Amino acid sequence: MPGAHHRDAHLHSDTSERIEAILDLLRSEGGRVTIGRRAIVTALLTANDHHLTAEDIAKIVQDQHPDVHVSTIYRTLETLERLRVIDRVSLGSGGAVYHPTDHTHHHLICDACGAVIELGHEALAPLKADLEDRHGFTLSSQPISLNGRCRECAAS
Amino acid sequence: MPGAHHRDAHLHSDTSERIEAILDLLRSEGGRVTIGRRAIVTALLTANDHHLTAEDIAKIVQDQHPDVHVSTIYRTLETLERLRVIDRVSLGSGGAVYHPTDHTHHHLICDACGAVIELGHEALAPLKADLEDRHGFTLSSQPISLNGRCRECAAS
DNA sequence: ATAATTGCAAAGTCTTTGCAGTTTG
DNA sequence: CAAACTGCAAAGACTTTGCAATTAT
Repeated sequence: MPGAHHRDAHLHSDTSERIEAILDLLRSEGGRVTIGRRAIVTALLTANDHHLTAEDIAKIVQDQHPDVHVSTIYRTLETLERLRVIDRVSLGSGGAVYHPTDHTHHHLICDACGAVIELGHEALAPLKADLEDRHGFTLSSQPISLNGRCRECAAS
Repeated sequence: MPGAHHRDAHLHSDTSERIEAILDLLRSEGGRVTIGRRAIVTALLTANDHHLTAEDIAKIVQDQHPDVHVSTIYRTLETLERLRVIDRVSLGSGGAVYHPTDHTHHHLICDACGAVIELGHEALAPLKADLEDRHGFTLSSQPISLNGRCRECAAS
């Protein structure tokens, strides 16, 4: 394997940095960085399609590292999800899709008490994907506010 | 609790009517109404919990009709989904949940050309279920408008 | 009558897990 | 070196399907 430390020349340095940051996070948790894990993280951060199934990831990774087993993909995805590096979104049917977490926030607003619940971007990701698939409609990336009732107010 | 042992006696006439309407719809499509199907539809419309898994439904149905096989549950759910009587929502992990469709409409608004796309309630059903599960937040049943770009404007 | 539906069992997807060997830090 | 990770194969959860028998209209 060619110099594992040098950053791949074709990646934007921003992306390379994100990848390295994730791998460092992994190490800081007592984890190890293997060829497979590096390839999986790279696949997640460099794919143009931002909703990859485990199988998609396996194909990308195995293209260069045929030995990486699908069980390793699942185990690594599980770890990355626990570290909040990626989100797992289970679509209607077939397998779940995975994508890097981003930090856009939306809000849930209680009509009764005015409480505001912060919502990560990933909460709307399935909706966004669905609207694109079904209507060719691209949801604005601006924060969205949704009204309704919080747990307490819904109960009363 | 007014006290008969007969389930049907407890149903509000409104619910009974909805059940019969669904069964009629089934018949009008050339379908047959069997004991199992009636029990499944009844379970879906009378459960207090509004997100039942196939297994939940099986338990309820089999309580009174032990012969109804789980494959029948799945096949009937598939049929009801096709008839847009119920929505299937696949949650993060574990099995999907099913619940009756309602007919609220939402809108997608193009920020560029002002086009309005009508959206059935079911488009937001997975989001709604997700918000309830994760945040105990009940989305208002009022129409929701979401902004973004339509297919044509997104392209340019 | 006859086409739809069912129960059953077997197969199909997608994902998880036990284990012995390998690799990372 | 010790702990973490891996490939493999087998198991698990959930869902679908082929088929002969049954049932609704």
